[in-house]
Amino acid sequence: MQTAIDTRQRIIDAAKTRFHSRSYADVGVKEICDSAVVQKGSFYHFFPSKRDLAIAVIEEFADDWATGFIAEAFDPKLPPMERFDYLIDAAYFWQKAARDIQGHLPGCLFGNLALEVSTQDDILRAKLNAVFIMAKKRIMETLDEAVAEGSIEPLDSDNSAEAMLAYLEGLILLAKTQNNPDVLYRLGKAIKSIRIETP
Amino acid sequence: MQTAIDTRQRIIDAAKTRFHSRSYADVGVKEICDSAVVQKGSFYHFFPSKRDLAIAVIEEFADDWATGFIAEAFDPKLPPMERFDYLIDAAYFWQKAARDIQGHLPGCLFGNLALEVSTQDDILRAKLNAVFIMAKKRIMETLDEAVAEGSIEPLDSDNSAEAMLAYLEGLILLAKTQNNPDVLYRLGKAIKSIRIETP
DNA sequence: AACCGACTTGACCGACCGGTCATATTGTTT
DNA sequence: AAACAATATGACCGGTCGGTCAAGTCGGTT
Repeated sequence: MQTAIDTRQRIIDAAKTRFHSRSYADVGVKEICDSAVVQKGSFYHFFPSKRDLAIAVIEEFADDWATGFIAEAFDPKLPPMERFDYLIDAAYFWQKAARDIQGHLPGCLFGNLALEVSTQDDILRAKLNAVFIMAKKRIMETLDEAVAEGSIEPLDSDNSAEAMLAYLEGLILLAKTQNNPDVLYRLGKAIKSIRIETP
Repeated sequence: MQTAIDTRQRIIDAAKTRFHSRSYADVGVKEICDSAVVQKGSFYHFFPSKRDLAIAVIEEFADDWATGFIAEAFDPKLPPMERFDYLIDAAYFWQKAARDIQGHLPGCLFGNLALEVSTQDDILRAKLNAVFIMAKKRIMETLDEAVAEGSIEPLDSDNSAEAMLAYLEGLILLAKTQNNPDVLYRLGKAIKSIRIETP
């Protein structure tokens, strides 16, 4: 049966966009099934629960992210500190494009889910945290490269990377609250001024 | 009937803690009523809809916030830049205390709600945005004071204040995702290094 | 004492929620 | 061609959702 893997994928795709542009709680299993043209029974053949679908969505989206604009922004051919400009740029255009299509700025799927489910589901929270750790690592490596290259003073790259990630998530949060991607454009550049000094 | 205002207040109180520690969608009207020892009918006597309750909760919590730890942290007797240390401290202890009691770090009610409802309810989003604008103003005034006092170089205080707010919200987001208030402690100090240069 | 408006009661509504299940229908293996 | 597991179907479950409503019960005013 060739459609099997496809069915599972259609469910994930339908859920991915909906979870991202609305919220986990607001999107029901029935709606996902209808949109993916799949029966309820088939849904529960592939996913033991809605929660397990969320896990699959997070995993896939993290992969999209890592191999998508994160990979582009963190292009090793670019000077390390310049990559952060690309990161902000990518976030800006992504959010802007989504808002122009949907009318509402969706924000970061991981940030959205993290604030929605963290207090209620430790496994989902851990999954989300793992995604952030991955992103932090990417930033940290870039910082280390910049230090090695001499373009910035030595710093606590681990904590600095986490702080920069926090800043990015905070910017996206404000942008979503204002429904305006310009926040990223106006404030994005300051990400490079965030430093945690080496202990 | 003296209990009237009290009933309304009990509803708001019950909702406030629940919305904060869980989410808007996850807390039902019935649960709020049960907890406040109020009948459904009474609830809908005071609030036309669950949404209107959310508005009341946001307004009241914003007031708690402004007159509570925000007011304490932004003590005019303190040197301006020192106030940010107090702000971070206050956030840290608040989150830590809540986590120690509830087992889960609740994060910022406004940030939580903003990411949950912004794409679905423009009025709620605007309310939340107004709270952030108020907070930003507070930070901006402090920055202006610091500049006037000569303790920091002149900067774009409006955008810098917004950037600092974004950073704070981002820190709380990561802290919630890790269920660990130490994030604020580790990374909080960098809030003072965030600058947007004057245009 | 009659009345009024603010508040309370609790049963009730249809819609929807996440999830289950027995029963097909497939493609693959033997 | 028989057998088997993977997948699909769609009716069905109890429970909960936000919200409504008619019928009260009060205190205060006239």
